[in-house]
This record gives sequence, C-alpha cells and structure tokens, in this order.
Amino acid sequence: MSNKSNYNEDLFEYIKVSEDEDDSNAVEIPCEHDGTMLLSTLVAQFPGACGLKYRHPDSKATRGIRLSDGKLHPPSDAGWGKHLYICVFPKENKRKMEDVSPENSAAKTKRLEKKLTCSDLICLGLPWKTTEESIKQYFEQFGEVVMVQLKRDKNGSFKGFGFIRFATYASQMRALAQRHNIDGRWVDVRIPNSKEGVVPQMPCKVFVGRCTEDMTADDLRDYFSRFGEVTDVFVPRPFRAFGFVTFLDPEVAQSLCGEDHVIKGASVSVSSAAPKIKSKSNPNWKDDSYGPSNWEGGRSGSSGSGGNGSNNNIDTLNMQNLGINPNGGPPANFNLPISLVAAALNQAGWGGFLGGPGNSNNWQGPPQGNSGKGWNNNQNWGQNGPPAWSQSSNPGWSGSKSGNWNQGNWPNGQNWGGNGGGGSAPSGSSSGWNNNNKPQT
DNA sequence: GTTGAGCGTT
Repeated sequence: MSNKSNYNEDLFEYIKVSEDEDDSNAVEIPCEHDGTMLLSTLVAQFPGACGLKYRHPDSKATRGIRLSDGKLHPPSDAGWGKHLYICVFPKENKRKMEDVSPENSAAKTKRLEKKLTCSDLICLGLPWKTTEESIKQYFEQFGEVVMVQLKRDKNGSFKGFGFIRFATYASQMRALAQRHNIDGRWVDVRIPNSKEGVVPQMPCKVFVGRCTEDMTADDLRDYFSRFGEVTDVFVPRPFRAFGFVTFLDPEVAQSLCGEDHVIKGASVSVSSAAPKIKSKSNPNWKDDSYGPSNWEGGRSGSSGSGGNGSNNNIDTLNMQNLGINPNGGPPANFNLPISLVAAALNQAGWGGFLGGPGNSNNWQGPPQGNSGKGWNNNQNWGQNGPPAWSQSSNPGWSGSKSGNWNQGNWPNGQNWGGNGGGGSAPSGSSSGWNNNNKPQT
C-alpha cells in the first residue's frame, strides 16, 4: 500500500502487536509486501485473535483496523506507523485481564495451554498385541506422548484399552481429529467420560453460503486457511451453493460468522453452522434437523441453498464429524475446553475423519500455510494423508491385517468419495465404525 | 489358550 520508498528494502515490515496496551508484551509481526497483515499471521502469534485495534494519539480512542479478505489494512496511506497495535479477540473469548496479566505472556500462554488442553485420552479397541511401546510409537506421529497406560486384568492380560496423554493440546487435537487404524483395527480415541466437563459447545465449522459452482473444496480451504488452520472442507456435489469449512480453532470459526467474503470473485456469506447435537441415545440424527435449511446460516445462504431433503445425508454426516469439532486449536490460549465437544464427536463413534485419507476430498494434506502451526515438523503425513500401511516400515503399523488407508477399506465397506457421495464419510449406521473391526484375531 | 463393549491405582 502506498508509496513507502524504503518499503522494499526490508523483507517485511514489522508492526508491534500486544494483547493489551502494555507494549512490554508486544510481538513484532510481519506484514505482507502490499502493506497488509494477514490475519493468519496475527493468529499464528495470538491464537484466537480476530482483529487489531490501536489507540489513536489524538482522539485517545481505540480505532479498529480494517479487515477484509483476511487482510488487515494499515490505518492510513502512511502505513502502520509506530503505533502499538492491540489484538482483538472475540467477545466470547473470555480473555480477561486475569488471563493476560502482567507476567510473561508466552509463559502464561503455555500454562493456560497446559491447563486447558491436555487430558488423558482413552483408546478403545486396541489390538491385543498392543504394547506400551507400540502404542506410544503410533501416537507419536501426532506429537510427544507423555503417558501410556494399557489396562490389564489381575492376570496381567491386556483388556484392549488404555490411556495416553500428549504433551500438548495441539497433539491431542490432532489425534482426536481423526480415526485411527492400528493393525487393521479401528481404534477409538476419546476424551474419557470421567473427564467430561460441562462445556459450552463451540462449533468449529462454518456454513459458507452463496458458493458458486466453480468453488472447489480446495478453493475454500485455500481461502479460509488465512484465518486459521482449516481441518476440513466440505462442498456438496452435486452443486448446492454452499459449503462447510471447519477450523481447528473454534474461535476462528466464530470470528468469521456473519461476514461476507469474496472468493473467486463471488461474495460468499459465512455464518454459523450451528449444528444441533443429538444425544447419543438418538443416533439417528441424519433423519432430522440437518441440511442447510436447518442451519442458521441456511437462510442467509438463501438462493440455491435450500435443502432438498432427499440428499442430506452427506451434510449430515459431515456435520456429525466436524460441525462440532474436537474443539481445539493451536496451542490454545483461549478459554475453551475440549472435552465435551471432542467427546461428543468421538462418542458418536466418529472420531472425526479429518485425516480421511485415500480418495476423500476432505483430506488435503496437513494444514497448509506458512508456519506449520500446530503440526509437528517431524512426522508429517505429507500430502497424502496418513502413512501407508506397511508391515515393516511404519511405526505403529506393524502387524498384518487388512483395512489400511490405502485400500480404502472403511468399516462399512464403503469408501469415501469416488461414488458421488461427495467424499462423504460412509453413511449408514452412525455406530457403524466400531462394529466392524473384524480383521483382528 | 478364548475375547471386542467399555472408561483409569495395579
């Protein structure tokens, strides 16, 4: 923006951003070459942030920074100037003074992360041959594993389940966000019942209305990734003029609701996906309540998004998976719990299919974007989803049964994508995932 | 020796 003569001398212009007006906590954040700052860049430093403001030296009032298309625009043609910019967080993000406090912000964040995030996770349906070592090795692909407990009876024989704990919330979320095939068995990883708290459910998924037919899932992902890590995108096919984008961080999702965005030259409306959670006693959600017309966002999505009741299982299923995502996010320093949401998701037997491999149109490799935020650098999956099963080479994939990702062997014998299902998860019984673990024994 | 929904001190 504008003509800053020395603008290109440095690689990036940095502006000071703080969580509050105490600039001792400030972080210098790089702008883009056009003078804007990507919201995603900001979020990388201040997870959950949804904007910027600064105190105007004359008026003494705080002024908001313009945000459009994921870019924060400098307050004037003169650029960002020397102001201290202050992060704006969603109101619901109860980032109060006691949370921001005097002490080192980073340290604080760490502490918060620890407190809010990591929970033991129960692993159900482990292969009999599982050992502490093997299970640890398997889950280390999601991050550091700090605890493994396999449950055994008095005789010492393995009971088929156990608990693990990750070092970081991000790792935990990664593990919760997908299903796990270990030695040909679908292993359920969930927040233990004992850890469920009463938690506000925070949808990670947004409804994107007024999509045009040329908008692919990739397009939506590419676009929305600037706001935060996108864990899933769903675009119904045949074309239905809407889509869903799921973020790892529910705050990001929330912050986008109500906004219009321009993608591929068309204005789309982002609104709350607002899925209704059905109790687990009633697994038949797909028969009611879902589909655009039942979404808060459906209305604004208006033309073209009217749900035709007949084909709503796609949306429905995806919703169950992702609408209420294992809430989570980047090393979180927002006040959100994980338990219920993730638990709800997992307990429906869905474990989330974010990592849906193979021909799923949901999986596009690890979250893109710069920093590799939240994803370990060491054991990524590359562009093709989870590691191919191999008898020997892949940690955690030892053993020998069928049902590996590459073969597309989903529990119900239904594959994702490729069949007009729009890449949806297998339909059918929502409890179907767990009941088809046959390979073993 | 077997098994396959569940919820943790051993």
